[in-house]
Amino acid sequence: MTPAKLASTVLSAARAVFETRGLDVSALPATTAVERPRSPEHGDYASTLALQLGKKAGVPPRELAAALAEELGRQPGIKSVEIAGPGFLNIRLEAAAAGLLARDIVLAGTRFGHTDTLAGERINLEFVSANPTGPVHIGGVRWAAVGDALSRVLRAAGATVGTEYYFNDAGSQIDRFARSLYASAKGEPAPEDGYGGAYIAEIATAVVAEAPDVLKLGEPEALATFHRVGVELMFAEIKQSLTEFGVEFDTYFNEKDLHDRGELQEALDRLREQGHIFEADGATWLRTTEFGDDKDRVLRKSDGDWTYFAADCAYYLDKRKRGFDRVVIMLGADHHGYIGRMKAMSACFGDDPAQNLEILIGQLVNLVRDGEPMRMSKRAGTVITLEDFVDALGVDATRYALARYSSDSPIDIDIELWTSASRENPVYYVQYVAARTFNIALNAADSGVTRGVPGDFRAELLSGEHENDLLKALGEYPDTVARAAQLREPHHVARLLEKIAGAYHRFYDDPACRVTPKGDEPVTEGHRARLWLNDATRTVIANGLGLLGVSAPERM
RNA sequence: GCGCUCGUAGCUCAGCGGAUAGAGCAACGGACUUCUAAUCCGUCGGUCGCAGGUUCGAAUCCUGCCGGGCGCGCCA
Repeated sequence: MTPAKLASTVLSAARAVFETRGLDVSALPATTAVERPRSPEHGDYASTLALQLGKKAGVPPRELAAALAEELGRQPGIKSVEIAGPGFLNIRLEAAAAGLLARDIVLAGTRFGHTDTLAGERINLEFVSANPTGPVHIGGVRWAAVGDALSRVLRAAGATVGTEYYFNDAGSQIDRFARSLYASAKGEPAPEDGYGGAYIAEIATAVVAEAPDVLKLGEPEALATFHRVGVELMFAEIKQSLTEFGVEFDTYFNEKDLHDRGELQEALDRLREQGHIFEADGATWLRTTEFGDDKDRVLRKSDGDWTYFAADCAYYLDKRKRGFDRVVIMLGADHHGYIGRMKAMSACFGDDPAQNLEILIGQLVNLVRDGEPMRMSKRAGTVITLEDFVDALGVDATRYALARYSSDSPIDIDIELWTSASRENPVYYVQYVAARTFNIALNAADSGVTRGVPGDFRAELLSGEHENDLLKALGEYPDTVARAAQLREPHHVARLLEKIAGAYHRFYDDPACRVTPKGDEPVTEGHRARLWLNDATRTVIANGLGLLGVSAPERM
């Protein structure tokens, strides 16, 4: 029995109690959840439903709990229900009901953990979005890991997700980039406001290789070539390093297209229709203060140019027109000042900012070596890049390290720790479970231990303490994925995997939990039942690591 | 000044309004003739920044204060 099934059993029991007693059924929530109590004395699962409903129903919680306990106790698979404290229901399952989870997981395979909690939601997820003026730097790396994991988690929860990378290959940043390339190709030092770093020389050389006559051109033509080819090469490189990192986007969206298609004007017109546009000092403004922003924002400057914010408005509108009802944007902490104007802008379009626009802020990341944050990259000079990260830790450890923390806490990633092969390195701890489960399955096959057909699975044999703990941890997986999706916090998945890993390692170390017989001992039904549990663990660990974009190795 | 955000064990961090707040590290002490010891077990460790409020119940929600980080342009 999964926690989800138990929860719905609790809810229908509550409905039955309400009906028999003639209570108002509308007081019942649409869904409820059971929780895993910390203390084993409180049963396998606990429900607080009676506490929540006592007041609404006008019945003392303990009395309601008693009625619920009686009703629940009659349900199949439930061994006992106790009332504790002010009205907690402490539920114990029959060993067989708990153990069946192992079989359910194995049979569900890669689908285990998928739910329909976000079914019908169309979510646009924008992250990284670095302009092609240099390699992806450290802030983008965090979002590459977290954003990609989130997209997978959202999909597992049943949402339709479009991932998106927004960039701009025009404007002064890119001009500086082009001028830096040009200077480098001519053997001159970088312009004062230009970009430094070894990568500029590399790209400049590559541009010259692709367009050998570029230095013979006049300056405007040469700059145009460096601009065009340089952006192309830089962007190809960004995409490649992201691909190597396991991250690909459904859409790479160029801001230029918004301009070319007249979408800024369209957005402005739309906002004007909504009555939020005004003219002042020769500029065109959006009255964002009407929806809580600090100050009104200029869309079109007095010189006739559009502002960056105007493009933001057009881009938002574009996403909405493409059918996304939730626009999620992941930004670095240095951009959190944008939240107010973005939310207000959404409201100016007539949307509900609480529903249609979510802005997630990620705090800073440091890559730490010998206790000191690394500040300089070998290649980029000024900042640490995605490649630096992967060179230092490898893809798996980088992704895991970034995805296991809440995005709103600043983190230090210690190179020594994340490359160590030990308990203190969470990614090794979890991956080691994958390797152990695989190895055990091999050994089982060698010793003639097989799962057999599902109908022969003896779930009640998985009743030891370590087997129980492992089953319960595995049972939390679907809810955890759903919650991670709901909260946009993939780190919950990583934390559960670590908990499962701990439970598995304890199971493994328990001499009573052997999957293969020792020495000449005969194969028993217990070995076979534990092989189901072993394989169920492997399934969940592999699925969970998959959501984080981390491999589940067969051997370490 | 205004806004956002964080404050939980010595350190790094989990923690869905629920019961006696948890992990890892560090410190100390144990377990390999054993399916991989990259593992496991034990001990030590708390004013959940402070003060109010809401609630049957608050680390969690609200308000104020203190402390850290960040942001506040007709820049991109």
